[in-house]
Amino acid sequence: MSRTYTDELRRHVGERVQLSGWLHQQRQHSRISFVILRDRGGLAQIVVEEPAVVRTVAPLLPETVLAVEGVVADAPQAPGGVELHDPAITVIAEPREHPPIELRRPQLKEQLPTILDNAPVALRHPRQRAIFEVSAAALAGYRMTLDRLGFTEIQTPKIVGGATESGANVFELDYFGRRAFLAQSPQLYKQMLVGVFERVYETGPVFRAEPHDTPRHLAEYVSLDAEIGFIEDHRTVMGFCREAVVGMLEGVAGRAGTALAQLGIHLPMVPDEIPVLHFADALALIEEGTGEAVTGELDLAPSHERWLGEWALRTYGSEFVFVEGYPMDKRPFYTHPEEGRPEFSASFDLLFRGLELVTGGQRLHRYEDYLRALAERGMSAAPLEGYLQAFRYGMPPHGGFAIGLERFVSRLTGVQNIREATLFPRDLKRLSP
RNA sequence: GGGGGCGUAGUUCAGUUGGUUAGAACGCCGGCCUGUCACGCCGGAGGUCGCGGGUUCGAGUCCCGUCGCUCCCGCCA
Repeated sequence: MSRTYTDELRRHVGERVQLSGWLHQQRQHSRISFVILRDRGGLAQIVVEEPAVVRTVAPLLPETVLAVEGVVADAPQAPGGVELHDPAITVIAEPREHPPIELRRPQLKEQLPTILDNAPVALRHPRQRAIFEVSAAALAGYRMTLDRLGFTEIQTPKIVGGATESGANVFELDYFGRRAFLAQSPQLYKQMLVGVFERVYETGPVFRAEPHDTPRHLAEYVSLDAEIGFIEDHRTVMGFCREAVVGMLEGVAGRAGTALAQLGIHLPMVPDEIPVLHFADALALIEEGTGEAVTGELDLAPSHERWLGEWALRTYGSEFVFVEGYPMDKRPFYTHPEEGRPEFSASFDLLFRGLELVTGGQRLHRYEDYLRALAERGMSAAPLEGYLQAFRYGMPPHGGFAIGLERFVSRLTGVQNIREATLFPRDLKRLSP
């Protein structure tokens, strides 16, 4: 008999089927027991009345792996309206001991450190799993959208010979006796590959040795990168960025409906025109709105990003807001200045519900501009020779962006800490599991 | 890296101005219960109060150190 999944039972009422999964919970009475089985489709109730079967099931520990054959019955009083009757139960694998997490609860009561310490088991909880089904669906939506827009998916090295951008905040490692680093971004490679494919994207891990201990930082996270050639300016890039975010939300809506219901969350609308605010205007607005003196700041503080998020929702009904034109100071060397106002950059951030979700912008594309930018920053061109070769041999105006996947999922699912949207988070302290 | 808060049973927490054998809920073990759905009822086991030092007749409680967790800030996606 072929396997049926718990979410398909509705279509098999009256038939004899075989389910396989984990013993999620059992509620025992003297002459009737309810066994809840969990598989990748969800949960199903199995009614056990035969004394011999009751005796088999009673001593089983939670998370015992079972195969159950039984008849699907319409049962209004059962959770989900269907249940399995007259079951024959086979034990496939027995756990050694009770799991350290109470998976049968509608919501885990355990604190985050306990959940993370016991991740292989804790992730089995339907709500925990749902978060990562949302994540997978968002990633699929991202790929689907950029594929449709003519992008080529690339895979660039995560072990690199030079500290790519700032030089700080990189993990150093021993590469056959030579110094090497974990890539903090595919930035330089994706730009080089614009010279090959025009439009490229990459989904993969990036590594940041930043000693941040906050609910929105990880030492390793998934960066959804894209880079586009033959653009007008950074506004072209913002258009693609919007498309990508819309695609991610469509992916979630289309592929993670059950997970959304499980989590009880609503998807945000992306306006046709996401509100855009220039950095200088944003500061003025913040100063006017909060009374804080922020003129001359080079970046937005987290509290100011939250304020801008509320402002955009209030003013435009949008949960997204672009901030463009961040000051050139402190921006990386490849940043393109704003046309006519060189103290500002042709760059942008996308804030989603008050959190920085995306950074992007137009890059320099002329070889001479790179030499000048590096010289102005006192950086040597030699370690960047491979990168600069792309520009020596002709590159179109281009730009791109990077979306933090875990941040997107955190904001979407409403979890408080980004670690809750990461299967096995890597932070200042945590290296396992 | 700077600042605040918290470490008590397997888990989540309570514990009065320092005072006798440190409590609850869930989980666990034993028993009862024909429909549960956070099932219910009865009984039981389970704690070097993070660790080290100090003050005191007496410390879970006060002080110092240390380790861990957590939030805010810096910074970032």
